[in-house]
Amino acid sequence: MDKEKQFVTELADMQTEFAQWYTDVILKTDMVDYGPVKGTMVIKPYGYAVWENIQKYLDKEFKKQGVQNAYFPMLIPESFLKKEAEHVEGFAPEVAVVTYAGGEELNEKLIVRPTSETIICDMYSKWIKSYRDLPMAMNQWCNVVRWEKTTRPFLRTSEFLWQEGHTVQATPEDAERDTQVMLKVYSDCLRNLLAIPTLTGRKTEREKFAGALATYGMEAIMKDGKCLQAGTTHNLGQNFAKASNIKFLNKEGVLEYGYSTSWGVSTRLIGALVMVHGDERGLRMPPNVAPIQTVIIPIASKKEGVIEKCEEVKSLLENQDIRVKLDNSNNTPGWKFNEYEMKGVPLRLEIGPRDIENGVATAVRRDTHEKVQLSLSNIVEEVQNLLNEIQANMLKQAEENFNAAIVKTDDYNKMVNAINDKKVTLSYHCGEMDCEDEIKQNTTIKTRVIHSYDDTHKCIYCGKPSRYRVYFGKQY
RNA sequence: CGAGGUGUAGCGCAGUUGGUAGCGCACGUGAUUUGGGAUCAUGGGGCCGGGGGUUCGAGUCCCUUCACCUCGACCA
Repeated sequence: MDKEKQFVTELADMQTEFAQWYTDVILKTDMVDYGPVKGTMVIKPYGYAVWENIQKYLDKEFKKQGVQNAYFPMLIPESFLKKEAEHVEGFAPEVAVVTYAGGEELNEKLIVRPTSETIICDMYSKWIKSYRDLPMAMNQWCNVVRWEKTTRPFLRTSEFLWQEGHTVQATPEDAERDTQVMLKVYSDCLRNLLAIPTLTGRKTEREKFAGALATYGMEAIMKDGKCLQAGTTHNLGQNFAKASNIKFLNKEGVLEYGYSTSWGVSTRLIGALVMVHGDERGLRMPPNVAPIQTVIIPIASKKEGVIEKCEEVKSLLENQDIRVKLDNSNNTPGWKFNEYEMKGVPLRLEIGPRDIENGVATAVRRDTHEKVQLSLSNIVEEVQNLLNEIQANMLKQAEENFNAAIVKTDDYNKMVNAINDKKVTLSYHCGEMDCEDEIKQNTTIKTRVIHSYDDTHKCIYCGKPSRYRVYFGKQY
């Protein structure tokens, strides 16, 4: 009783310091633990189940785009990284290197992949001979290592899980199309599966991937107004093809370099999920991605018929592929209510002697805390309807927060104030790197995503003709 | 790398002028319980971050070292 209040206040206090709340809630909900090496995390079954649902969704979408799964080695010769000048410069500071193995110093050091462009392009160069081999499109699910100075579980860890897709096309147009199609796949995934709206667009020059022609990104806006880069797609042009010697004979019989792309999303999506939907009671999982969509809690489980009824409802729901858990542990009902609310389970069914007598189950929604009676005779359909409603409602709530966080302004002082107030601004910008850097110094902005192309206005900072409308914001 | 902080049970912490190592939660066992984090009984668990010094005696005082945290910086 008092304890519950204490816990809820505890979480609410933490929410004032949002980042701290985040770390605390994902540890309490048993998603992760810290690894023994600083900056690493252990993803526990509950957290991993979320990742598996994301994988399942994306694999299906990738197949629709003709992308096949494959696997490439984790260790890459150091020389590979150096083939592309910008690439090595961008990644060198955060790369982990193996210098000693098999009992002796290595002749050539090996890097632990921070990303796999170099090794995949090297293999592609052996496999691609003619335009008939194109497009070549593969994806791998793997881990990468980037030695970061400050880390936070899921959001930025020294090692993380992701998928990275790599395509080679015969024309620049096809490569550009791949880049944009995959961005759409990602933003649809966030909207449909995770109920998260995103800012999508091309990143500014300063923000683009080391070695890319253009980088597109999507940014989710967290509850506290700061942005989180949730995925990127890169049009690499011929840069990596030239560095790795990917050449093909075109239809006219002329040897030509290929046009490559790469794109990825990581376990950071789970972080976004927590920070977009979480509330003072803990996580809130949209039903489509929730590892447990419905939890059944028996009341007075030793009374006759209670457990039997719970088991019956469980198997009815399972038969319709609803992810359901029946918690028949010795903990008290109150303990279970709090436990599964904190874990974000979207729907809870309480079944006790009173319910059975009335032919109902008591259902409580995680998104609204609304309590309704569902008829046991029609339980499957009623649960399905409720889950759909919860999914839709969570997207609606997230969109409202999203829209409220964006401020359109053409006044520089207003923009600085808004960003310091943790809003995202939409403003005209000239696109010059120097100008971008100066704005960054004044506001500690990190996010810069181009919303659209527009040369009819003036740059918000330097007053020169604008080229873009750009989103500016703070970032995790 | 700059500034600040913390190291005592699995977790969170207390430990007064230096004098037997403590509390809450969690965990084990037994019983009674079950509609919002149950109650009682009982039990296990410690290199007080490491090293050195002062002292009859150090969790406590001094020196040193290591680790971690927060805020900066850095983070295509």
